[in-house]
Amino acid sequence: MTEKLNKEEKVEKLIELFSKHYPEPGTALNFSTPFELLIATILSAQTTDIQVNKVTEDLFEKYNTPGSMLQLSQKELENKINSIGLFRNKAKYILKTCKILLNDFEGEVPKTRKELMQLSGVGRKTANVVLANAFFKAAFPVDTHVFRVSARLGLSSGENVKRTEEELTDLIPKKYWIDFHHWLIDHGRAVCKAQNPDCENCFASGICSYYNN
DNA sequence: AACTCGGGGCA
DNA sequence: TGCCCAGAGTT
Repeated sequence: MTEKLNKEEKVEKLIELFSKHYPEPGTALNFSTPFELLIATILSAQTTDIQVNKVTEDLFEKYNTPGSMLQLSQKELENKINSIGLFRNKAKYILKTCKILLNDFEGEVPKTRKELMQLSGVGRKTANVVLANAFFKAAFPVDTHVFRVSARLGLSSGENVKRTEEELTDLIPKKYWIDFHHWLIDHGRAVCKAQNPDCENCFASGICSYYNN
């Protein structure tokens, strides 16, 4: 039975299955510099990359550095991003982060998780997105869907976020990180839901630890 | 550990 | 129309 696949074989099989069923993995954040990715990722909490891209396309035209972003008052920034949720908090986080970048990091986005997490609105998941996608470091971003779905599939232990992050960082070929992240999210929302997962209609049930236990 | 922010997605 | 949330900060 396919259930006896080891984790590496499971990942291979999943990439095959995901590619087939989700041929277009969720839209990724648009960015052209580490700073833009940092801001876009802060904005992406509790919303979709598509919504973020709608906002940043215009925003980054003029405001793509900490210094230029700080030309905006909090109210002005709020008005530019108010089509996405939590916009007041996010405007506050972004302006505070820009000040910290100028004061403590010479206006550059830091390249370590510890430093990134000193910024406002930047937790472990956001820090990892920046580390992985702007600086090509080994740090798989783990959000709630990734945590739950990868644990159910048997790719991670499900102990905690930090452990899951280490497990997926080692397990998933880096080439597939962005796609795999979106696949797990898409699958987590559509099928492998937190409550009442739709296992009967899941194409991965044959190799899923949760389903086979 | 629980509460808060919020427009979008989805039933 | 109502419920839940593609996190992080605060209390």
